[in-house]
Amino acid sequence: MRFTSAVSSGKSLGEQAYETIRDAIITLRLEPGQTIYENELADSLHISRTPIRDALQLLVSERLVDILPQRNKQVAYISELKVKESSFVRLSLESSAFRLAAGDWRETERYAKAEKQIGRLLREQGEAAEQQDVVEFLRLDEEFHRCILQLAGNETLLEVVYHMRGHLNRFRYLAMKELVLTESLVHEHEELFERLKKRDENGVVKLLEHHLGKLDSEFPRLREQFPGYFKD
Amino acid sequence: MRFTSAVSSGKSLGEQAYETIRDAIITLRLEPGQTIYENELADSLHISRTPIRDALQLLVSERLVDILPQRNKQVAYISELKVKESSFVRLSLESSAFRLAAGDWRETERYAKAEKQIGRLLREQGEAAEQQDVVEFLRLDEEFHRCILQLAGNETLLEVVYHMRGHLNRFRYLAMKELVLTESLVHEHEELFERLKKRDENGVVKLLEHHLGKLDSEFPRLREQFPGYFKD
DNA sequence: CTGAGTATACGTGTATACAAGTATACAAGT
DNA sequence: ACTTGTATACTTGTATACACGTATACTCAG
Repeated sequence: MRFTSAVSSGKSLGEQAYETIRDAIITLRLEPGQTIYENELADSLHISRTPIRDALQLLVSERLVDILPQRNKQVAYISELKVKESSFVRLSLESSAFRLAAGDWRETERYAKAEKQIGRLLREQGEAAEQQDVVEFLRLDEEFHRCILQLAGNETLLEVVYHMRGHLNRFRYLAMKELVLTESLVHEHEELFERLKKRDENGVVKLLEHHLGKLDSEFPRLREQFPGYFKD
Repeated sequence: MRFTSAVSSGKSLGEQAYETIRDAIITLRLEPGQTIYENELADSLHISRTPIRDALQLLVSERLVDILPQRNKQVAYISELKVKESSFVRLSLESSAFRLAAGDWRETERYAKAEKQIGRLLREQGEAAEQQDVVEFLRLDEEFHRCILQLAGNETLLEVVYHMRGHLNRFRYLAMKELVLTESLVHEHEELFERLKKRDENGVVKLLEHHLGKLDSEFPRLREQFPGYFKD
């Protein structure tokens, strides 16, 4: 397995390795169940085992990597339970965040900035859907939700949701592997933002539930199509 | 700083170190702002730097340890913002968990077991309060909430809440350092459990808000009393 | 006496070396 | 042929050695 070497920056090698490996797992370039050899990764990324181990430990704590003690590690199988649990946590937190934000952010400068950015994101997402660019679409989706959450101004919450999204997005990547992108997803985002602006809490929560819950129906199909990727 | 060496078990040295250090931070035996030297910890625990670094990295990811790149690490200052953010996340998740559990667990065996355990915990907590045993009280508090959450059966959620509780409990330890334990806290738990049994969702959420929100009022007093512990 | 500049000490970040445990393959006995 | 025991290979877990970067203290010039 070959990776494009990460860019040099202020980050430590361990951090870079973390991001690289995590991305590879979520985009399924490292397949669920595949065994991971620290030496192999170290060679691929042209660094030693130490930062690799640093990265892997973080991924273990996120449950994206499983550990067979004294034997080896493997990228975690996709677990329907884990995906649903993550989805539940995320739904709970995003809903709460909306309720929290519903109060007083309408006039702030932060809001003005966010509104502009969200408009841009929605447009770009439309283009990505048109071109069936799954990777870009999911990246923009990520950014959209992130942007919305930032309005609530709770960094801790944001971080937790980020972790939950790891498991969810991996599943979505799998779903998107053979699912065509529709404009409807973009429209859901647009409507979400509309209701948010109108402070329609219940509407927002309901939409979120629908938006995030749609995945559930995909499990049987994907289980059948990628039997080796699932476990539980 | 001296630690009692962790018990031998199936856990790796890194895991043991993690638990030991985390506990020391939360119980304030390692003070907020105190700089951490990997060598020092390694000597204290009679192991090498490697497992220490493993443990510290996890604590960094929990924001219980801050990192000054290429300089040193320090146990994170108590941040009012962080505590409140964690509190918010926890409240959101516990509330959702109650709503989730409100459905169909009343008849399950799991529930029967939990009810017995909760009864025991409430009793023991009463005794701990009587004897002003802060450490034991908080441990039982932890177990109480954990037990309640397990009824919802969402491991992922449980884990997130566990992390949030790290920051909250540290603050509570500080508060308890000179606050007398009252029976009222135990009564709050009892009432919480009563309303849970009655499926009084709104009542549960309201009680939780009160139960978890009480900390807010403590900030000014503690800030004044332990100025060196706070930062933000 | 003060401030800039250099040298030194110290701690982390990274690499490598070593130890310990598990699985596999091979051999020997039944 | 099959089972059981032993040896070997391989990977992780841990320890140690090295490199890099920051801070501090000292020196020397003004």
